[in-house]
Amino acid sequence: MAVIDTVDVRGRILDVTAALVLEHGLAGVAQRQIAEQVGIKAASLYHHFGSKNEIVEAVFRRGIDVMEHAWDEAATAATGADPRTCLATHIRAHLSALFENGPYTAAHVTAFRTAPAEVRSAVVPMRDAYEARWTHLLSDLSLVDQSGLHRLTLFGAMNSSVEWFDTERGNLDELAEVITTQFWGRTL
Amino acid sequence: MAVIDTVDVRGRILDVTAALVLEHGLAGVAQRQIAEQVGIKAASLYHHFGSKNEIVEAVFRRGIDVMEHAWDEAATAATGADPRTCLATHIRAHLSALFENGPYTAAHVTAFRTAPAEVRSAVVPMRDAYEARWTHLLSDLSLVDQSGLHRLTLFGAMNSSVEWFDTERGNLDELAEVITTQFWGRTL
DNA sequence: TTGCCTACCTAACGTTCGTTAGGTAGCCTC
DNA sequence: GAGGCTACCTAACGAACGTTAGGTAGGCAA
Repeated sequence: MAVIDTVDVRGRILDVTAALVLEHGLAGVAQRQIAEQVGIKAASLYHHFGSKNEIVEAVFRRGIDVMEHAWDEAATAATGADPRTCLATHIRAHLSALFENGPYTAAHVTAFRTAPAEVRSAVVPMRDAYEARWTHLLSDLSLVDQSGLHRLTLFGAMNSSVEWFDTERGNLDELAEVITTQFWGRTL
Repeated sequence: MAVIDTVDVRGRILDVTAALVLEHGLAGVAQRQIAEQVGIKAASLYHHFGSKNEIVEAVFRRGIDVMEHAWDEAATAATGADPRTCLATHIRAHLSALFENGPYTAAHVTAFRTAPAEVRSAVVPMRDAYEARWTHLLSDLSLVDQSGLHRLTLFGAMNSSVEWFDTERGNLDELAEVITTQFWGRTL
């Protein structure tokens, strides 16, 4: 076997798993299916991960990582900008995490709800940290939202796009503008 | 066995399936699990449905039925109302379908995406009909939306509430008002 | 009383699941 | 060149999966 081919098999396992989970749901993906697409046998997965749940947890963690990196870039880009531009930049960044950096974030937001309790509780702190960033931002922008309802519906509007948005045809900038306009409208 | 106990077993199968699918996802629910909660054996499910897919399809159909009934009631209640009230009434009705008439609609909107292709294509016409109602309403309210993006993000904001909204603690009227305000704001 | 129908049952089918045990080929170090 | 490590493999485990075959108890009609 070529050595070049085997570099970062661990990463390819995560890639394949994220894509399959996004399409078929968590329980709808078998390890033999993952292994086949990676090009190894199912038992070999245990050389890289201890269990199926470990693979799923790694996918979720990476999905949140992608969101946080997108956030950091947006925060840098939006320093000194007016509030609306700042909001629009972060909304665009979240959409970028969902569609422009692999299927990790999309897999996370769609499959987290149905994951085993142990997997969920393992990644909850990371999720909470990302949520806290948004809460803090909305507070800074004077979009006070003590109930959290506004933030949650904003998340819903953004995340639900994974169900219908087509990267080939759609325009993420346009989508970000639509969501920003809706949210900015009269949330005070 | 008591005769009273066996009335509408078919309905109980759908009830139980919808609730389990909502929690664990489509592939995460086994027929033996459904049967146990209904109080029969797994093989007896085949007296009422021809396959697991048939059960799932029936759950989806009922979920869409619930949405359409909620829509009809809203349409009656909102006749002659001003545009904003009309929109608010229909948004509240959609939330009612999600939370106040069993887990059918919630199971449908969360699990449809990961369903087998045959199940999906069987219920697509019903879904399309419901979507068309919304498109028509938004057009009537002069909330023109030729790209459909506004309608889709509105659906996202409403449907995503199944992930976090707690019927015991939350207030659906308040949630409907928040979503209405966001959408009504500046969508023109 | 007999015979059919409904609504279940037990038992089992073959397949697939996550997972484990144990083996091996190639590379690196000493 | 011996030993060990890495990264895979084959083979198989018990459990669970969707599904089928065939049986049975109770109600209803003739």
